Amino acid sequence: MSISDAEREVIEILWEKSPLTADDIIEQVADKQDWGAATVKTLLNRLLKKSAIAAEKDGRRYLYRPVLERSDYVESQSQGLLDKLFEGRVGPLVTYFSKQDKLTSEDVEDLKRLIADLEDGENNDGK
Amino acid sequence: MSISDAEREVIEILWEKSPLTADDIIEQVADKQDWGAATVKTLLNRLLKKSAIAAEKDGRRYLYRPVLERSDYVESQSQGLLDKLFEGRVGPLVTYFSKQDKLTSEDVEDLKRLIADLEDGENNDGK
DNA sequence: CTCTATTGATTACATATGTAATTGTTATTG
DNA sequence: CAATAACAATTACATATGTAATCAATAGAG
Repeated sequence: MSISDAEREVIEILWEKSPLTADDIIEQVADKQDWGAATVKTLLNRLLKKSAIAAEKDGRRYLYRPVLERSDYVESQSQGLLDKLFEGRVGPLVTYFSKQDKLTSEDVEDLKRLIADLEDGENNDGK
Repeated sequence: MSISDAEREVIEILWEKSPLTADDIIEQVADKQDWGAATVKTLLNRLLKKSAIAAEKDGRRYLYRPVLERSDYVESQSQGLLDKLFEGRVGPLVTYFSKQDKLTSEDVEDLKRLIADLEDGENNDGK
Protein backbone atom coordinates (compact mmCIF):
# COMPACT_ATOMS: atom_id res chain seq x y z
CA MET A 1 0.00 0.00 0.00
CA SER A 2 1.37 3.35 -0.85
CA ILE A 3 1.26 6.66 0.94
CA SER A 4 -0.48 9.44 -0.93
CA ASP A 5 0.75 13.01 -1.07
CA ALA A 6 -1.80 14.22 1.44
CA GLU A 7 -0.95 11.38 3.76
CA ARG A 8 2.72 12.20 3.47
CA GLU A 9 2.10 15.74 4.71
CA VAL A 10 0.67 14.23 7.85
CA ILE A 11 3.25 11.58 8.53
CA GLU A 12 5.98 14.17 7.92
CA ILE A 13 4.84 15.88 11.09
CA LEU A 14 5.32 12.66 13.00
CA TRP A 15 8.70 12.04 11.49
CA GLU A 16 9.80 15.35 12.89
CA LYS A 17 8.49 14.72 16.36
CA SER A 18 6.46 11.98 17.93
CA PRO A 19 4.36 10.88 19.59
CA LEU A 20 1.79 13.60 19.07
CA THR A 21 -1.92 13.90 19.64
CA ALA A 22 -4.31 14.43 16.76
CA ASP A 23 -4.68 18.03 17.83
CA ASP A 24 -0.96 18.62 17.80
CA ILE A 25 -0.84 17.23 14.32
CA ILE A 26 -3.81 19.25 13.13
CA GLU A 27 -2.14 22.35 14.43
CA GLN A 28 1.18 21.58 12.80
CA VAL A 29 -0.38 20.67 9.49
CA ALA A 30 -2.17 23.99 9.49
CA ASP A 31 1.17 25.70 8.95
CA LYS A 32 1.55 24.00 5.61
CA GLN A 33 -1.88 23.04 4.37
CA ASP A 34 -5.21 24.70 4.58
CA TRP A 35 -7.03 21.59 5.75
CA GLY A 36 -9.78 21.27 8.29
CA ALA A 37 -9.40 19.12 11.37
CA ALA A 38 -11.69 16.47 9.89
CA THR A 39 -9.44 16.10 6.90
CA VAL A 40 -6.41 15.51 9.01
CA LYS A 41 -8.32 12.95 11.05
CA THR A 42 -9.23 11.11 7.89
CA LEU A 43 -5.63 11.05 6.81
CA LEU A 44 -4.55 9.77 10.20
CA ASN A 45 -7.04 6.95 9.87
CA ARG A 46 -5.87 6.06 6.41
CA LEU A 47 -2.29 6.01 7.61
CA LEU A 48 -3.34 3.75 10.47
CA LYS A 49 -5.12 1.42 8.11
CA LYS A 50 -1.98 1.25 6.01
CA SER A 51 0.04 0.59 9.16
CA ALA A 52 2.23 3.52 8.31
CA ILE A 53 1.60 4.94 11.76
CA ALA A 54 0.42 3.52 15.05
CA ALA A 55 -1.75 4.95 17.80
CA GLU A 56 -1.46 4.30 21.48
CA LYS A 57 -4.25 5.18 23.84
CA ASP A 58 -3.43 7.90 26.31
CA GLY A 59 -6.54 8.41 28.40
CA ARG A 60 -9.30 9.74 26.20
CA ARG A 61 -7.06 10.49 23.27
CA TYR A 62 -4.43 8.78 21.18
CA LEU A 63 -0.79 9.40 20.73
CA TYR A 64 0.35 8.83 17.20
CA ARG A 65 3.77 7.79 16.09
CA PRO A 66 5.24 6.66 12.78
CA VAL A 67 5.81 3.01 12.03
CA LEU A 68 7.01 3.45 8.49
CA GLU A 69 10.40 5.07 8.72
CA ARG A 70 11.10 8.15 6.75
CA SER A 71 14.24 6.65 5.29
CA ASP A 72 12.29 3.71 3.94
CA TYR A 73 9.75 6.00 2.42
CA VAL A 74 12.34 8.26 0.89
CA GLU A 75 14.17 5.25 -0.39
CA SER A 76 11.16 3.74 -2.13
CA GLN A 77 9.98 7.01 -3.62
CA SER A 78 13.42 7.88 -4.88
CA GLN A 79 14.08 4.49 -6.29
CA GLY A 80 10.67 4.56 -7.90
CA LEU A 81 11.45 7.77 -9.71
CA LEU A 82 14.88 6.59 -10.74
CA ASP A 83 13.46 3.34 -12.05
CA LYS A 84 10.77 5.09 -13.97
CA LEU A 85 12.84 7.83 -15.49
CA PHE A 86 16.56 7.27 -15.07
CA GLU A 87 17.30 3.61 -15.63
CA GLY A 88 17.27 3.11 -11.90
CA ARG A 89 20.47 5.02 -11.26
CA VAL A 90 21.40 8.29 -9.63
CA GLY A 91 24.09 9.21 -12.12
CA PRO A 92 21.74 9.89 -15.02
CA LEU A 93 19.50 12.00 -12.85
CA VAL A 94 22.30 14.22 -11.73
CA THR A 95 23.67 14.42 -15.24
CA TYR A 96 20.23 15.37 -16.43
CA PHE A 97 19.98 18.14 -13.86
CA SER A 98 23.37 19.37 -14.79
CA LYS A 99 22.47 19.63 -18.44
CA GLN A 100 19.38 21.60 -17.51
CA ASP A 101 21.50 23.92 -15.39
CA LYS A 102 19.51 22.92 -12.37
CA LEU A 103 22.45 22.26 -10.12
CA THR A 104 22.90 24.94 -7.52
CA SER A 105 26.38 25.78 -6.36
CA GLU A 106 25.41 24.11 -3.12
CA ASP A 107 24.64 20.94 -5.03
CA VAL A 108 28.02 21.06 -6.68
CA GLU A 109 29.68 21.51 -3.30
CA ASP A 110 27.76 18.53 -1.98
CA LEU A 111 28.85 16.43 -4.89
CA LYS A 112 32.49 17.38 -4.60
CA ARG A 113 32.52 16.63 -0.92
CA LEU A 114 30.81 13.36 -1.56
CA ILE A 115 33.28 12.26 -4.17
CA ALA A 116 36.13 13.27 -1.92
CA ASP A 117 34.68 11.24 0.93
CA LEU A 118 34.24 8.24 -1.29
CA GLU A 119 37.85 8.47 -2.43
CA ASP A 120 38.96 8.56 1.18
CA GLY A 121 37.07 5.52 2.31
CA GLU A 122 37.98 3.69 -0.86
CA ASN A 123 41.02 1.81 0.33
CA ASN A 124 39.92 0.59 3.74
CA ASP A 125 36.37 -0.64 3.26
CA GLY A 126 36.67 -2.74 0.15
CA LYS A 127 34.00 -1.99 -2.51
CA MET B 1 -3.27 18.00 -15.35
CA SER B 2 -0.83 15.32 -14.49
CA ILE B 3 0.18 12.15 -16.25
CA SER B 4 -0.51 8.96 -14.36
CA ASP B 5 1.86 6.03 -14.23
CA ALA B 6 -0.16 4.00 -16.69
CA GLU B 7 -0.34 6.94 -19.04
CA ARG B 8 3.38 7.40 -18.78
CA GLU B 9 3.97 3.86 -20.00
CA VAL B 10 2.08 4.77 -23.13
CA ILE B 11 3.61 8.14 -23.84
CA GLU B 12 7.06 6.62 -23.25
CA ILE B 13 6.54 4.60 -26.41
CA LEU B 14 5.88 7.78 -28.32
CA TRP B 15 8.87 9.51 -26.85
CA GLU B 16 11.00 6.77 -28.24
CA LYS B 17 9.53 6.88 -31.70
CA SER B 18 6.70 8.78 -33.27
CA PRO B 19 4.34 9.09 -34.90
CA LEU B 20 2.83 5.68 -34.34
CA THR B 21 -0.57 4.14 -34.86
CA ALA B 22 -2.60 2.85 -31.96
CA ASP B 23 -1.75 -0.67 -33.01
CA ASP B 24 1.95 0.04 -33.02
CA ILE B 25 1.62 1.40 -29.55
CA ILE B 26 -0.47 -1.48 -28.32
CA GLU B 27 2.13 -3.87 -29.62
CA GLN B 28 5.01 -2.00 -28.02
CA VAL B 29 3.26 -1.65 -24.72
CA ALA B 30 2.71 -5.40 -24.66
CA ASP B 31 6.45 -5.85 -24.16
CA LYS B 32 6.25 -4.10 -20.84
CA GLN B 33 2.70 -4.35 -19.57
CA ASP B 34 0.13 -7.03 -19.74
CA TRP B 35 -2.64 -4.73 -20.90
CA GLY B 36 -5.37 -5.37 -23.42
CA ALA B 37 -5.77 -3.24 -26.51
CA ALA B 38 -8.80 -1.51 -25.02
CA THR B 39 -6.79 -0.38 -22.06
CA VAL B 40 -4.14 1.20 -24.19
CA LYS B 41 -6.82 2.95 -26.22
CA THR B 42 -8.27 4.39 -23.06
CA LEU B 43 -4.90 5.66 -22.02
CA LEU B 44 -4.35 7.21 -25.42
CA ASN B 45 -7.63 9.01 -25.07
CA ARG B 46 -6.79 10.27 -21.63
CA LEU B 47 -3.46 11.53 -22.87
CA LEU B 48 -5.25 13.26 -25.72
CA LYS B 49 -7.68 14.89 -23.34
CA LYS B 50 -4.76 16.14 -21.29
CA SER B 51 -3.10 17.40 -24.46
CA ALA B 52 -0.04 15.38 -23.62
CA ILE B 53 -0.20 13.81 -27.05
CA ALA B 54 -1.84 14.73 -30.35
CA ALA B 55 -3.41 12.63 -33.05
CA GLU B 56 -3.40 13.34 -36.71
CA LYS B 57 -5.75 11.58 -39.05
CA ASP B 58 -4.06 9.27 -41.53
CA GLY B 59 -6.82 7.78 -43.62
CA ARG B 60 -8.95 5.57 -41.43
CA ARG B 61 -6.58 5.62 -38.50
CA TYR B 62 -4.69 8.09 -36.40
CA LEU B 63 -1.04 8.75 -35.97
CA TYR B 64 -0.14 9.68 -32.44
CA ARG B 65 2.74 11.83 -31.38
CA PRO B 66 3.78 13.42 -28.10
CA VAL B 67 3.09 17.06 -27.38
CA LEU B 68 4.43 17.07 -23.86
CA GLU B 69 8.17 16.66 -24.13
CA ARG B 70 9.90 13.99 -22.17
CA SER B 71 12.36 16.46 -20.76
CA ASP B 72 9.55 18.60 -19.38
CA TYR B 73 7.93 15.60 -17.82
CA VAL B 74 11.16 14.33 -16.34
CA GLU B 75 11.90 17.79 -15.08
CA SER B 76 8.60 18.21 -13.31
CA GLN B 77 8.59 14.75 -11.80
CA SER B 78 12.14 15.06 -10.59
CA GLN B 79 11.67 18.50 -9.19
CA GLY B 80 8.49 17.31 -7.52
CA LEU B 81 10.32 14.54 -5.74
CA LEU B 82 13.19 16.77 -4.77
CA ASP B 83 10.81 19.39 -3.42
CA LYS B 84 8.87 16.87 -1.44
CA LEU B 85 11.77 14.96 0.04
CA PHE B 86 15.09 16.73 -0.46
CA GLU B 87 14.60 20.42 0.11
CA GLY B 88 14.34 20.85 -3.64
CA ARG B 89 17.98 20.11 -4.34
CA VAL B 90 19.91 17.32 -5.98
CA GLY B 91 22.79 17.33 -3.52
CA PRO B 92 20.83 15.94 -0.59
CA LEU B 93 19.38 13.20 -2.75
CA VAL B 94 22.75 12.01 -3.89
CA THR B 95 24.16 12.30 -0.42
CA TYR B 96 21.27 10.27 0.83
CA PHE B 97 21.88 7.57 -1.72
CA SER B 98 25.50 7.52 -0.88
CA LYS B 99 24.78 7.00 2.78
CA GLN B 100 22.52 4.13 1.91
CA ASP B 101 25.24 2.62 -0.23
CA LYS B 102 22.98 2.89 -3.22
CA LEU B 103 25.50 4.47 -5.52
CA THR B 104 26.75 2.08 -8.13
CA SER B 105 30.30 2.41 -9.36
CA GLU B 106 28.77 3.66 -12.58
CA ASP B 107 27.04 6.40 -10.66
CA VAL B 108 30.28 7.39 -9.07
CA GLU B 109 31.95 7.50 -12.47
CA ASP B 110 29.14 9.68 -13.75
CA LEU B 111 29.53 12.04 -10.86
CA LYS B 112 33.28 12.32 -11.21
CA ARG B 113 33.01 13.02 -14.88
CA LEU B 114 30.33 15.57 -14.21
CA ILE B 115 32.36 17.41 -11.63
CA ALA B 116 35.34 17.38 -13.92
CA ASP B 117 33.26 18.83 -16.75
CA LEU B 118 31.89 21.50 -14.52
CA GLU B 119 35.40 22.46 -13.43
CA ASP B 120 36.42 22.74 -17.04
CA GLY B 121 33.61 24.98 -18.13
CA GLU B 122 33.90 27.02 -14.99
CA ASN B 123 36.12 29.83 -16.18
CA ASN B 124 34.64 30.61 -19.56
CA ASP B 125 30.88 30.54 -19.00
CA GLY B 126 30.42 32.91 -16.08
CA LYS B 127 28.21 31.77 -13.12
C1' DC C 1 -26.22 11.92 37.44
C1' DT C 2 -27.08 14.52 33.25
C1' DC C 3 -25.46 17.78 29.66
C1' DT C 4 -21.98 19.18 26.81
C1' DA C 5 -17.55 19.38 24.85
C1' DT C 6 -13.88 16.66 23.04
C1' DT C 7 -12.12 13.41 20.19
C1' DG C 8 -12.21 9.30 17.48
C1' DA C 9 -15.05 6.50 13.97
C1' DT C 10 -18.03 6.26 10.16
C1' DT C 11 -20.00 7.94 6.14
C1' DA C 12 -19.94 11.05 2.09
C1' DC C 13 -18.90 12.60 -2.26
C1' DA C 14 -16.32 14.25 -6.34
C1' DT C 15 -12.39 13.36 -9.23
C1' DA C 16 -8.44 10.34 -10.66
C1' DT C 17 -6.71 5.98 -12.00
C1' DG C 18 -6.34 1.15 -13.52
C1' DT C 19 -8.45 -1.82 -16.36
C1' DA C 20 -11.51 -2.95 -19.53
C1' DA C 21 -16.18 -4.02 -22.48
C1' DT C 22 -19.43 -2.19 -25.53
C1' DT C 23 -20.92 0.74 -29.18
C1' DG C 24 -20.42 3.47 -33.24
C1' DT C 25 -18.30 4.42 -37.67
C1' DT C 26 -16.19 3.65 -41.85
C1' DA C 27 -13.36 1.25 -45.22
C1' DT C 28 -12.82 -3.09 -47.47
C1' DT C 29 -14.36 -7.49 -49.37
C1' DG C 30 -17.38 -10.41 -51.68
C1' DC D 1 -24.60 -2.63 -52.09
C1' DA D 2 -24.40 -5.46 -47.85
C1' DA D 3 -21.70 -7.80 -44.39
C1' DT D 4 -17.64 -7.61 -41.92
C1' DA D 5 -13.43 -6.06 -40.07
C1' DA D 6 -10.69 -2.42 -38.25
C1' DC D 7 -10.56 1.45 -35.50
C1' DA D 8 -12.01 5.01 -32.52
C1' DA D 9 -15.31 6.78 -29.08
C1' DT D 10 -18.18 6.04 -25.23
C1' DT D 11 -19.45 3.83 -21.19
C1' DA D 12 -18.31 0.92 -17.13
C1' DC D 13 -16.76 -0.14 -12.78
C1' DA D 14 -13.72 -0.83 -8.75
C1' DT D 15 -10.30 1.33 -5.93
C1' DA D 16 -7.56 5.50 -4.54
C1' DT D 17 -7.37 10.18 -3.21
C1' DG D 18 -8.65 14.84 -1.67
C1' DT D 19 -11.59 16.94 1.20
C1' DA D 20 -14.82 16.95 4.44
C1' DA D 21 -19.48 16.37 7.46
C1' DT D 22 -21.79 13.67 10.63
C1' DC D 23 -22.20 10.16 14.20
C1' DA D 24 -20.82 7.98 18.45
C1' DA D 25 -18.52 7.47 22.73
C1' DT D 26 -16.85 9.27 26.87
C1' DA D 27 -14.78 12.43 30.26
C1' DG D 28 -15.46 16.64 32.68
C1' DA D 29 -18.67 20.55 34.31
C1' DG D 30 -22.31 21.72 36.99
